[in-house]
Amino acid sequence: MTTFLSTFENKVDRKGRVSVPATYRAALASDAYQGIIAYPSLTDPAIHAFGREMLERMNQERFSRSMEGGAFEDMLLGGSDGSVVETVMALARELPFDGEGRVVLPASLGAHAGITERAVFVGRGAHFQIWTPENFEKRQADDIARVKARLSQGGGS
Amino acid sequence: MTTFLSTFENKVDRKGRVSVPATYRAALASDAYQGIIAYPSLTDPAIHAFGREMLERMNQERFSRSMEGGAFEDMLLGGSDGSVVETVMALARELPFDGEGRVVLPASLGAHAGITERAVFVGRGAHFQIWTPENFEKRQADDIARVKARLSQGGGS
DNA sequence: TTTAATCCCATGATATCCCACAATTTCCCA
DNA sequence: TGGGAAATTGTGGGATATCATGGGATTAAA
Repeated sequence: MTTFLSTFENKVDRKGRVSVPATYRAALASDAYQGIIAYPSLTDPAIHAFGREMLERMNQERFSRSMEGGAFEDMLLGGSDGSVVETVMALARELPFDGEGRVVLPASLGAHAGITERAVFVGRGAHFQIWTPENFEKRQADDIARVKARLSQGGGS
Repeated sequence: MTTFLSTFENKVDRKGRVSVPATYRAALASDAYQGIIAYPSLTDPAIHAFGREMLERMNQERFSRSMEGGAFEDMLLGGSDGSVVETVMALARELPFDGEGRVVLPASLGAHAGITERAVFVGRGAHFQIWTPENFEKRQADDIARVKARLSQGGGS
């Protein structure tokens, strides 16, 4: 399974291009589609991303579930189940690698995350995120503080 | 499996033609029939669409299910069973691509969705939809609000 | 013969490809 | 262990191809 690890900060050039960290690209090397799927986080000023294989799997899963139940009528009627998958499908963007392993950040995604000059790639295991350096710094400080607080209270996990 | 992703806004010209997004066309490239199947949504002011292969598959699925149940008499006698599939079959239109990857929106479909100048193509995974910019904007805001509400209640997925 | 639909070619904007280069990092051999 | 060579990675910009769009020509239909 593809795993995204560690954080990297890269520059966004005048054309809106950013290098995807080489280790992330290596993780996606076996993927048929050379690029990433990205969509605005619904909870944070950040971009969520993963490989197309992951996306395909979600779609496949959801689709075959409908067919098995004979409930492909849901699909014909469409969208009325308020499914998260369908909402994300609409929001998601396909960002193919160029020859150098870069992607162009669409303006809408960049705006949502507040990204202009620099982008921070944050590995989260099965997926990764893209933040501005400032927002991520704050966010990470919060995360660490929260974990510490929980530890001192003796709450495990 | 063919997956329709992301949203694109294109112009409807004076002849009623619209470019189908290139990535959608790419997803349908392996399809024998070069074009799309479209029908008015039964629940929204929008057009639903997918490749002919999908239609074929649903029909196949539904057909064999009928045969298993021994209910093929209905088909022989020609009576409608009032299913969504049969209704959609009647409503559906075949829209072939022209040399440039466009389709002509039939007046009836355009009217149902309220489309005049601009059309928004919305990827929903196994199928896609066509909206007016205004209607889709509202709809997407609702979708996002609903997902956010579910997230804050702790209902995952 | 008139109308409508399809095909065909032109064009501007945009995105993609391709090459160049500098800074690390890794490798190799002493 | 050290230093130099080679490859990798991130970055930049010009050239090229793709895409969406428009309109005329050609065919089919009424």
